[in-house]
Amino acid sequence: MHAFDVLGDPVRRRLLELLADGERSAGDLAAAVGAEFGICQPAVSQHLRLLRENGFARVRAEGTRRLYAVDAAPLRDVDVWLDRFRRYWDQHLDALATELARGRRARRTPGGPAPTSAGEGPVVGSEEES
Amino acid sequence: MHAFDVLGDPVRRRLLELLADGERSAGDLAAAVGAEFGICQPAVSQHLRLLRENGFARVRAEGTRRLYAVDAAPLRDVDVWLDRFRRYWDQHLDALATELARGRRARRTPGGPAPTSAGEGPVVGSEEES
DNA sequence: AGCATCTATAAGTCGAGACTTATGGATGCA
DNA sequence: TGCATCCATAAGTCTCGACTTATAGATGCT
Repeated sequence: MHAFDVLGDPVRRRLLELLADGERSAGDLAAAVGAEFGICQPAVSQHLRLLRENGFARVRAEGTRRLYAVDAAPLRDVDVWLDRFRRYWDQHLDALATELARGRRARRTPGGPAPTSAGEGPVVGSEEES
Repeated sequence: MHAFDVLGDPVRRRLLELLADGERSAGDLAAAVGAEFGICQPAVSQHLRLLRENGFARVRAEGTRRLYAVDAAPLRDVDVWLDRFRRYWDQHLDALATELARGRRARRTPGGPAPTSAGEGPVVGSEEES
């Protein structure tokens, strides 16, 4: 399964967001995400499995609990894939910190500074729509 | 439709990769991607529509051709979503090491233990498997 | 040992979306 | 004006994956 397919599901994105703050037990995640999305424990467990099998999460057994932690390797791959598009927004930014945090790629302003028109497309960060 | 759902399809990712290099006509894209994935023109056209409707691409009519161009706004949103995970690979790397890691596309850092349990997980960048 | 809790898997249903063929609207050109 | 080309949309089929209920394996507690 491709990294973007894994990230295509809102439940899995939410799980990763929760894991971004640190380790968390499967039951904890199932309770939180299950309540939030109205799905049952096995459903969450299946999502966790997908995250595991695709390298997005690591598990550690502690007694009867399974503690999940984020494994960022595939996310870094996504980040790498995005590299080829960064020039489309990096050229507008003075964010020095951002450039330092990642490889600098900005150069060459073709004269057409990408109006960023489309006010249509939904966006990352909130889950809504039909 | 969520940005990650749009990116979940390999055809759409390929279209964006092609558009990353600059404007391209719908027919040109349909020929290239259609051949590559073995799908027909309407299929590609539908993918282009999705890219349009979700803000990933802009169209410009030139005669009877439609010239598509990438619109990076949603991709930047994806980049922002990734921010919360950056510390998982930025933290043990200084700026120089980041550039090196980025260029090398290495999945494991030499010094870091990070067993990356599941040795299976496919990665961004190539389209294969079933 | 017996029971409760935590988590994963199995089997089956159902809806979303990716594809197909068919077709229509625009533009270019003779 | 008539035809060819470029591209989009419509309608219908079919596969895939997300969910459900049911259940099994492991560990902890008494």
